[in-house]
Amino acid sequence: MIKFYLTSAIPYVNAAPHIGHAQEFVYSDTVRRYRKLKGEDVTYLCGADENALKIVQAAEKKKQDPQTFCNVHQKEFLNLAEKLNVKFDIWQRGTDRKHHFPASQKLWELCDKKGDIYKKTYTGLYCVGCETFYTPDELDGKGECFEHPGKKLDNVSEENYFFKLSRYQKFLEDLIKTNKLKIFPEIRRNEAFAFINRGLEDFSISRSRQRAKNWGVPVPDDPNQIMYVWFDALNIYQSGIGLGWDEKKFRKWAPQDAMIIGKGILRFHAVYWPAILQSAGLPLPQTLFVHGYMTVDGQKMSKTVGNVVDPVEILEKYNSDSLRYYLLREIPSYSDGDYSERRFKELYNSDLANGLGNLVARVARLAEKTEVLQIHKFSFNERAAGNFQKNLEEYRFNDAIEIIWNKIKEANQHIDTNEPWKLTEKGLTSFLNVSANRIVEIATLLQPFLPQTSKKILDQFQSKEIRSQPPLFPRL
RNA sequence: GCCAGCGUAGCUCAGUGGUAGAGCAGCGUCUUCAUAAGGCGUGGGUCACAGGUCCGAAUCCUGUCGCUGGUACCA
Repeated sequence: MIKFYLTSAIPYVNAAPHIGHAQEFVYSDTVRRYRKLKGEDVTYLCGADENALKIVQAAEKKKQDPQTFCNVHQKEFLNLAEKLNVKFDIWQRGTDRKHHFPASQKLWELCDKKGDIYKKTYTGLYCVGCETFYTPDELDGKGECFEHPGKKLDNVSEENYFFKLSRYQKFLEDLIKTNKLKIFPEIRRNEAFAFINRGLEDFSISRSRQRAKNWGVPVPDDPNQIMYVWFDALNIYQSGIGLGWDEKKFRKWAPQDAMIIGKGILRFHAVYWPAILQSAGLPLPQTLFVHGYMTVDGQKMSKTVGNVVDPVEILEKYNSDSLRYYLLREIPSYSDGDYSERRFKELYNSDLANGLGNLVARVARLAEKTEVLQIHKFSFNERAAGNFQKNLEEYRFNDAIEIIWNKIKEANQHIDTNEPWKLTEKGLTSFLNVSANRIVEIATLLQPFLPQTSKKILDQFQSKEIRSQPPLFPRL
């Protein structure tokens, strides 16, 4: 049995989930379901990024200790996933001392043994108020940070550990040029390649324990240093499947067959991560899908504008499949997309209520009037044509779904051409043996995208007697 | 600043040299099995702007304007 190990970016738990998280969860869940339908042994891992300094700062503001803060906020993501009907096989947290800490220390030691970790003095502009280093372009015209105007930044030097990324220049060039790591869409591949070609510098992978506020994964054999959050956060992809605590499990699932991320973190996944793994002598990820960002009513989401869309609110009003449909169909998976309630309703009515829902209702009603029909049990693989699967494997969800909706259109045409309401019972039965099976085929193909709806239709049409049911998607 | 991409019907987008396309929204019409749903038909675009190459440009070249992304320690 072919194994398939899928990961999506681990959300940073210092803010509530927004519609972009919903998008990534739904994409990942669709891939997970698709692979399962193909008969592969699939594990989908997501988790919580909890070791950043900003977590400590956010917790301080709420007068909570960081661990409590994380415990509370990571749940919001689990809650969203559940409401979206998205299933994580593994949920790996960054604060998990039993598995994640030893796994990250093991990764560190492997890179260290290879000679890729060394100590160097890092000098930067440090804002005492923010407790963060800034680069000059992150500051305002006066060279001050935006949070604390009028306060000069300190020039602070600190000894940190660095990772010898420069050593992997050639390796990374080849990795991407030869498509050993396949990146979708191509524009992201080009970006990663351009970044590498400009020349790679070593990057810092630790902070002083004091500056990290004693929060994060300790560096092995150096009580004064804590791992920089990126080093351990990426490693959640491995700590969750057993690195350092269950070698058998790790060998079964590694490497990542697919990583799903947003465009903002391309560099970490296409450059830093493969280099770290290569250094550690661990297996390398196979494909990387990079989706875009979502705007709301044409505007960037931002807390200050106050237009952040809470997907849970949508899910309280509409069922999960209708939001899944919007995200999968309306948003072009290779570029940015927009969410608007007006468009949501438009798409819901035209495609789900009038399209799929109505088709199912009209055929079900006709079927009530006939003898037993011969309904097939299609296997997904058998019905999924080449283009359909290709679209899915290249993460063009919107194109894949379009193929299904063309079938819905054809099914409607077929009904209107044959005018089954004029047929005798015998004629009707033979008509429905075609028409009802078309619906079963459509529902079969729909499984990765709209699992609940697909199941409802299959249950309805594969039961002994087909009966009319309440509308799948009542018109809005 | 530099690099890359984009700008096509009200909306979302396809089309990369040979008479402008799809879906949705609109309009008309047919039909009644169906969620006032469905089928068929139809209106709608100086293809950002200006210049150039070519028998012929949405498509190639140059320039202008607008938007987006990247430009390393930003989850």
